[in-house]
Amino acid sequence: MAKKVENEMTWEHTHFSISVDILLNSVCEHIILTEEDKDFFVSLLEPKKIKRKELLVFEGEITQQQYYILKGCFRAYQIDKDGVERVSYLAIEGQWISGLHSFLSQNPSQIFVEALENSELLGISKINLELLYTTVPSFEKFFRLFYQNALLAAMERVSQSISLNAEQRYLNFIQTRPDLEQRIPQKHIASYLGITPEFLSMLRSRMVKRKA
Amino acid sequence: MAKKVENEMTWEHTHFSISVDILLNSVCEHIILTEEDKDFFVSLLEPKKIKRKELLVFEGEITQQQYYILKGCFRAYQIDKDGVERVSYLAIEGQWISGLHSFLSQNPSQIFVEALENSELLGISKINLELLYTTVPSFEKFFRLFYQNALLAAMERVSQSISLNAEQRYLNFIQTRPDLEQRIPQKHIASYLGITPEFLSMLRSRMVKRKA
DNA sequence: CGTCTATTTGAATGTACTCAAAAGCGGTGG
DNA sequence: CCACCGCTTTTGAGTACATTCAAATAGACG
Repeated sequence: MAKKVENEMTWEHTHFSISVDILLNSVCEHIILTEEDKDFFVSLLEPKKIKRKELLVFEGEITQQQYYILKGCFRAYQIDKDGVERVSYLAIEGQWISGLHSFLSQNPSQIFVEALENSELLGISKINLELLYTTVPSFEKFFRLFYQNALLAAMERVSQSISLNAEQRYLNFIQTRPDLEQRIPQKHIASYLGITPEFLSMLRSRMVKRKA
Repeated sequence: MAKKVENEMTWEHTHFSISVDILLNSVCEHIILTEEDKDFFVSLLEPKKIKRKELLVFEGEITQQQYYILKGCFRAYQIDKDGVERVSYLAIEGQWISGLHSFLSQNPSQIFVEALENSELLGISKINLELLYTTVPSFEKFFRLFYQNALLAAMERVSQSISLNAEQRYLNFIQTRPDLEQRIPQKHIASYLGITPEFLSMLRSRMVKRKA
């Protein structure tokens, strides 16, 4: 209960343009919850705002929360031994973001997560998530389904990164994520696709010329 | 109960060199089960033997079962528009294999799964798996954890396929899966790594020369 | 308006692929 | 037990794909 009061405080002090109902609706598409379950779930969530270019997850630190994105846009990336940034994941509102490996294992993160726009999030800590699993077991099912779908998406991406060349991967990207194409710098898209920004620029101009 | 008797029949007629206990032990590392739960779980499993070069999952057909590998070795692959085989997954005993996308969505499979050795499996159908989830809810947790770990592994593979070149991917492969290296044809490893068998052969000889 | 960052362009280089042919290897039948 | 067949692996030459580095141009933001 102390927890709940603390969060109600937090809610009062954070003026969100979009409400927690978005998340509740997305959860209730997959599992059935009583009003009590919903209230308990909401009491475990911590709202958070973050500005463009700020970091949500830091390399070397243990990731404390998993976040649902209410509004905004993020990139997860690592810095390889040559100092080059490698974008591994891009997420927008309606998706979850976290340093998943660190969050689950409670080891220091290998990755950074950066806000690409001013954003609004709902976070849940590992302890509260465990509490949620035991208190409302339906959430085991919710996250089982969540990880199941995330795995299928990741497997699809593996198979595309192996079987498609850069141009085909880019075409696939703008088809499947037209939203992101407009919204984030090309260099991040290039990195996400595993190519240099120069080469992506060349591909784009080649594609325009072919159409003309 | 009819189901259970039917499976006991199946068990009697299948002479396995390795018992179902292997699977039970691996499950009980993550969740606590009563003897009753265990018996029920085992009653849902269907043993299966398959010979080298035979197909476990066919493209175009709906994948009916998810399999735990007791013994043997498998590859999952698709055939792209140019008729080239692309290996997306390699699995050995202790791992699960299936046409996961087809199994979960009950749509026709895009992939084949082929036995690379004479193998022994324990299969569970989608219906029985759903029944298991509702009858023994701990299995929601078991598979939540299962998919969680599978997702981490898939994400790791994505990030490696983007950030490492062919030689680094091969080195990583022989380090993390030394078992497979010895056991399966090089051309499948090449395909799994996203390179041609000729190029893998060249990499190997170059690596030997550098050491000498 | 000026500064900083992102994007474009081009030349030279490196990485991986294709195609063809030879060599190795395992199983099968005589 | 050897010879042959089919499949896998190796080798090499020529080509395509993608990177690096450098410099010019365009855009965004204070």
